[in-house]
Amino acid sequence: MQPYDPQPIEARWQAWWKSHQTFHCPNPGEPGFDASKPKYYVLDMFPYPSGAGLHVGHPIGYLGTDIVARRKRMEGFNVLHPMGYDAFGLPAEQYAIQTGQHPAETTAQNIATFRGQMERLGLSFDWSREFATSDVDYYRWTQWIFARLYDRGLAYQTEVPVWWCEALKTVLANEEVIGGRSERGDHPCVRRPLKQWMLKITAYADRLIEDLEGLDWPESVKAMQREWIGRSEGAEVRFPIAGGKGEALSIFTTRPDTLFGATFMVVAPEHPLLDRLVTPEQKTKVDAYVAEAAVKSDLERTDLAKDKSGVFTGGYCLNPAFDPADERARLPVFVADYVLISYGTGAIMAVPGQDQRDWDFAKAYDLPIVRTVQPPADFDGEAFTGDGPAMNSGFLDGLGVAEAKARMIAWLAEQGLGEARVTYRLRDWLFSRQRYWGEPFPVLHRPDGSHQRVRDEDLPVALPHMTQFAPPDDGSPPLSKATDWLAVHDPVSGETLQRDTDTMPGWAGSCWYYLRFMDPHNGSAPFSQEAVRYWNQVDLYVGGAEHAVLHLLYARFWHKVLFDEGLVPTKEPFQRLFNQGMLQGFAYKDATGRLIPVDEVDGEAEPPVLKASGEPVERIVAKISKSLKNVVNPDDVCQRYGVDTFRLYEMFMGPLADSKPWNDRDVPGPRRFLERFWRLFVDPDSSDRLRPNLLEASQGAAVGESLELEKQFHRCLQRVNDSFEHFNFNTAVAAFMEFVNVATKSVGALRRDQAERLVCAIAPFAPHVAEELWSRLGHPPSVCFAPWPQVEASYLVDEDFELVVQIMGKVRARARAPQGANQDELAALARASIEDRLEGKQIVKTIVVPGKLVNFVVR
RNA sequence: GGGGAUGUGGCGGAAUCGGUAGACGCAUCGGACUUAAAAUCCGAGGGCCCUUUGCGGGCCAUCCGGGUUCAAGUCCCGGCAUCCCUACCA
Repeated sequence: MQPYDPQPIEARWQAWWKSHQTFHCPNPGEPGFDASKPKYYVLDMFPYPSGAGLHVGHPIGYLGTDIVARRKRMEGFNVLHPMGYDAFGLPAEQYAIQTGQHPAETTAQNIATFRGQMERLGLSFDWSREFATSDVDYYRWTQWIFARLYDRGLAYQTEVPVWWCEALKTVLANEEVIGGRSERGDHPCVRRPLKQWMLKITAYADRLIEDLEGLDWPESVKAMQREWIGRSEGAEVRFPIAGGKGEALSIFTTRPDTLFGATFMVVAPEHPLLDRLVTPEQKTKVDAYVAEAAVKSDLERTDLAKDKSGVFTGGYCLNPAFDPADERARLPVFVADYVLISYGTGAIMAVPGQDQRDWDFAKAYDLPIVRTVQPPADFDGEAFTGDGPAMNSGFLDGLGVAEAKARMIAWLAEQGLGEARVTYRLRDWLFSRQRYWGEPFPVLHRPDGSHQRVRDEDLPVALPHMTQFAPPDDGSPPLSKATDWLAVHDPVSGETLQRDTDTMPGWAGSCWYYLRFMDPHNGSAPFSQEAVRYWNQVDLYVGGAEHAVLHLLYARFWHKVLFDEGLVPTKEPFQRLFNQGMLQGFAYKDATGRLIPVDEVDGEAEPPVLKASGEPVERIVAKISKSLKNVVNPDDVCQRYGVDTFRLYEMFMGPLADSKPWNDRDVPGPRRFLERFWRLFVDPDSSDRLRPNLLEASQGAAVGESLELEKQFHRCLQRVNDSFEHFNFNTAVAAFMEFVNVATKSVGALRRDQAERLVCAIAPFAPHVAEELWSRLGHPPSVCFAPWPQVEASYLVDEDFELVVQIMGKVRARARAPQGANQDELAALARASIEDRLEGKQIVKTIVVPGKLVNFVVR
């Protein structure tokens, strides 16, 4: 008796893979490296090792890449498929503070948990390349790359108003603050000026847009990146300050064509020229407004979107489009917080006729509105932002928007009043954190405030071990308390220098880890040129859509800097990007719309009801979360059903790109499939290791039932191959199921060669059972390097097919038709099959789709 | 407000090009095996209706409404719903 029993099989083969280093992938020059094979680099976005371990949602992408990696190996590629940990950063530190342990300890524990869980899933990573970004042997080179940025002038320190989170005791990047609250933990944040490290990503803005072109990425991600960079073309125009001594207020506009329609101006509350513009009579009001705005920016300044607020400064500027003597040239200047200091020049010309925000402000403060673009006759909106002929615009009148823009820019340049300018929404990257758990900056400060970087040979600057690593209450960085680490004697100058006490943000380590994987143990360089020239770039990068902008933009930026340094051969790091969908769970919702955790509901009842009160509730799809109690641990599923079942189920749920809910009830399906699959090879009632028909070598071409199986197999394999195109492995699993259903009916007809190819085909999906059967078939391990079976097109066509016969597009009959039949033959065949229905009708038209159907159009 | 994605049975989902809607699986129901149950195996199944002893047949069905076409889940136009991203960027 030997029914399918996954646990011993899975344990045995995982141990075998580990002891034989099956998935170890040597680099060029190392023993075992085969230069004749092409390379393939398939990478997962590495995880942040949280304390909770993996739930069933995490590995779905890893399973997808594992299947790709395993198939590529069978197809004869050298496959680079590594895994590591994004271990530095705020959450690790928060977790450590909460648990009262040092982050180095908690990180090590969490990594051990993750590693164990991933190994149990049979993922074919080359574990010899594993590292964490918090390893000193790794972040040494992160610091080294920072030094390259420093040398190129791409890293600089400046005093900037930054988001400060009191609860987290740290500065946060703009993108980590949402509506005035921290993305992590949802704590309130305030703006504070602080000296910060910045990386000049804006210098690469155009290249970051342009090089998206050649990438095989989802269009949505490309669009998000373009929008995030937010390139906009326009003009900078100088408006002389009325009564000033040649000073001018510079503004940026994308609509220079509307210059004649400017009726007032607005500066941001933080604008440097504000003091110059304010008149004594208005000073009190303006000061009050500026103070209010400073506080308001801490709260949701954006939530006040509808009601524009502002105060007249008392000052005026002159619209350069008009003669200074012209009444229309005199524009009052307001201060208002809908203008942002950090974008453009922090000041605008307001053109209410063509800008809704300006319209709103003009209405609120009773300012004049002049249309300079003729709206269509049926236009009933307020500001008109569309195209149309210019009006009230002097030399521009009658021109379309594009032409008018060009003329105005030319005129401004000629008059020395302004010029074409491009601005970006993208800001430089705020790169320092006042926290402990991150890469120290390799920078030394002199008493005079100047700084120099640590020489390459003095790297790494190791993070000192501290027992008091929580941020001090005074807001200073934890490293400033590491007194015996701080001071450095410089043997060259004889000076005593101070180490930089900030650390890099969590994003730093993930900017180049994919390169380190190419050569992870290199002690003399971040990676060797030989390794990077061989592995070149990541061929397939899989991860969640939540990294569509930040991580991918930052990594592309660093990669381009390394490209400019001549250190990497490609402009872009990731050739193909794929976002897996989110795995969701079930939860319940009561009549008021409140979400109910699964453990409070009797889900078997129809409809489901609250256990406590019997109140009916509705089952909904929701996020997997601790609070909804719908977290499922993959270890439990593997324990109960086996790893191969878990893998097949996750792939069978739906296309990898889609979000879909985990459903415990569906898991037995794939398990039953594997049992049927097993019985195809092993008779559970016998003690034989294999069915007798599989022991004999196959003789000659398949005939009869075996031929039918052969055809069926090629059809199955075709679908399996196709599924790799869009990662809809659910269809591959379905194809295997169909084949096994058919093969089960003629078990004795399955030939040995067919069985062998079947095992190979399923190996990437269910590697343990495949390895076991491959071995029972008498092959030495491992099936991981057995050849991927080939589809032969000749087996995909039958001699005849089912011809669908339609009348007026409705199916009325079906008939068997020979494959090679021509149109006339098919039409005749179809007509014969529905003779009675055509009686008394006149055939107006006959449409024949060879191999498919015939449609009669009748009257 | 802007951008993107999605919408097919009780559920997860199939359906390269416009060409048999609902593959495969779950759950359900029926049958076989069993002292019994589980497991397993076999079978049924979108809705409404007509007819018949059974066979059979018709109509309606892919979020809603239009359109193109011999033919629409698929293409076009207009809505609705859900989810994600983004939010005064001048």
